[in-house]
Amino acid sequence: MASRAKATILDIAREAGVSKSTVSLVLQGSGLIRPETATRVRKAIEDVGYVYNRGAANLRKAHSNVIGMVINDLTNPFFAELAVGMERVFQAAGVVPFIANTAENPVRQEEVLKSLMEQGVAGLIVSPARGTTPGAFRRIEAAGVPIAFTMRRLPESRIPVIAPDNHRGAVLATEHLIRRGHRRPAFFGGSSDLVVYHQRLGGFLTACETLGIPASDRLIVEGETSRKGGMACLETALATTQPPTAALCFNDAVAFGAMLALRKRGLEAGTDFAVVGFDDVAEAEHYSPALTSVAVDTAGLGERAAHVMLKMIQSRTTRAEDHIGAVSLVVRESSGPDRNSQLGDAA
Amino acid sequence: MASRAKATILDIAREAGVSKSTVSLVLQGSGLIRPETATRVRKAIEDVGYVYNRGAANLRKAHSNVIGMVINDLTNPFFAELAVGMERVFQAAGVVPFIANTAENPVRQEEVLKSLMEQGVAGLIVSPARGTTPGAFRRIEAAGVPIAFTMRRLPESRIPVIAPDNHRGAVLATEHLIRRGHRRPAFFGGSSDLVVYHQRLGGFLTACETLGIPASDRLIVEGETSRKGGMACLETALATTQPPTAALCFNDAVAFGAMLALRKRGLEAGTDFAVVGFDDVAEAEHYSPALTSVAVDTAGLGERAAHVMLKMIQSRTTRAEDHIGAVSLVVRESSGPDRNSQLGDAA
DNA sequence: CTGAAAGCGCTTACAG
DNA sequence: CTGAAAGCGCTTACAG
Repeated sequence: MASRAKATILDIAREAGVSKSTVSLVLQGSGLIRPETATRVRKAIEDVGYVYNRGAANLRKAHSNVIGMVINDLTNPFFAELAVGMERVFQAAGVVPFIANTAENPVRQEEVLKSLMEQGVAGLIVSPARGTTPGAFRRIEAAGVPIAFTMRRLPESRIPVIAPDNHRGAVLATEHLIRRGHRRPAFFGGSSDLVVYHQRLGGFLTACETLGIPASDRLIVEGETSRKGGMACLETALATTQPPTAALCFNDAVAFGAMLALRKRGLEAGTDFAVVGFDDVAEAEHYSPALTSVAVDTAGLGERAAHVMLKMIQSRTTRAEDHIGAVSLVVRESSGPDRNSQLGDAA
Repeated sequence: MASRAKATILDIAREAGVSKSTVSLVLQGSGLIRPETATRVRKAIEDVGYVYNRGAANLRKAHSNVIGMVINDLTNPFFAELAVGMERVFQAAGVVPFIANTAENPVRQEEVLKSLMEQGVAGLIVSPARGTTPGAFRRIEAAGVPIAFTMRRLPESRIPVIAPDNHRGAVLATEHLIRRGHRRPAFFGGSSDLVVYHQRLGGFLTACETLGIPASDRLIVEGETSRKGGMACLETALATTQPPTAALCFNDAVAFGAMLALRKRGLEAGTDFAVVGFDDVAEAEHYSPALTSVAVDTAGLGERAAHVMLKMIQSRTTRAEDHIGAVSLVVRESSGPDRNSQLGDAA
């Protein structure tokens, strides 16, 4: 039991009095083996303290059951929720995904991807780090390993992506703000090196157009996609000559930052300045004031991404259709009406 | 380049006009190979689109460079921060850790551990799921694979633990509350199946003894270690005939829950009821009111755990000393004085 | 239903 | 400094 030398199927075969082929068949759950034999083999497996060597098996089989999940920022609860959704379906399918964090660093991402490939992954689900070069996945694609992007996409890539309807979400949120009387809306956070940024900002602009907010009355403040970034955006916005009265934020982290900066100035989100987030992380509901946010069905997106990957692997293809998930606006306290406006919510 | 059949070292050897031994040596960065030869080989590696097969290598080498990190709850930002600390040192050491989430489920943990073992990990860092049985790691220990626990420990286990000084942290926090005039302190959240619970509760009780709070004036409310648990604890506490005026919470999540429940009743943490958390997650500082909490140097603990593991692997041992990390109390707004008391903070 | 044999892609002594 | 050969622990046809 406590033997240091690892037991192999040969040890099991000896113990059970069969050939190693038989052991292998039992290990794979083949129906070819007589039940009594299988039972005997299984007992031997226990007795010798056997640990299956997947590396050796993959060497021969040339297909593995490990899937890599490459996440750009694991400390953002949003991605943790996403990962949990994926894990749920992988678990049901009998594969254990390995999660790797790139911390938004393309170099780190390169290493992580390399390591996962060396480990012989059957597929890769990745939310690419900011600043990922278009060619970063060329080698993996060439090797025929299926990849799916989640949440983020790369420009000019043919890799399938599973993401929420960012444009629509931003439209919903912006219309909500405008209908509540905010005629000087702002867009906080994010930057143009992210495709998602263009989608969300695009929705913001579309809604402004539709509801007649002239370009001169819109404020766009780029910034980090974090609390810190949100704080900076708010400061910048309030320092303008004609400050906005409301902001759609790139994501919830930015929104939390903006709310924090408001409070530091003695202002309150919802009454003094309207704030809307994006993603609707679990925390949004519990914040004070509770954050109005665009819900993207995070876990559902994760599950979908996992299913797409499973299907790609099974059908031995590297192509799949994009999936754009439905979004909805969850109105809470942080997006009150403009106090100087006559309008209520005319939705 | 886009060839589907995977290139092997034999293909490289052919391309470069050397033997496969030479290729292998180049791959391992051996100094034995003439620089010109190495360069030629490296070019061939690029040309054939080679992906190193770590499984095959491990088969022969019998030691791998993959380390598994098994986390009980990845959606808790505390564990995400911990994981990031570990990753930092592993990255520097050239090993890519794979993270697996058990979602506080011992069965899931079993699967994850099995899969990691099959993958041939060199070592395992784990924060065990609640309800893990004492024998859960027996097989892994028998196989000679080093394990280190982080944050949590199992009763009667000889596996080294890297954790903060829970007792001391609870003493500090409780003394702080009592010195601020709270003579009826409570302990919120957690339950006795967690060793950590006993440590933190023990610190609470020690401080109560020391500062003369009789047992009849202390309230202990067990509960889930989540926001939800914290909300329930507060409700329970306020429903007693002589409610406490302050609470040390098992962790920050419980504290956030308690603060939330206070607000729902129109009360404010810090002025109406003092709340202290444990862990000092990044969010604590940004909460409103900002949460007083026991800082455990999360990232530092993660780094330490990684170093311990690296050393165990290197010295081929499964034993190491426990590491108990220093803690400190970060006083913020949530732990104001008892409004009915005459005392200020006499620290 | 079970066994003997070949081979997956690497590394490691051992020669030279 | 480089090559030929054995072997790591499995799976997979192929016989029987």
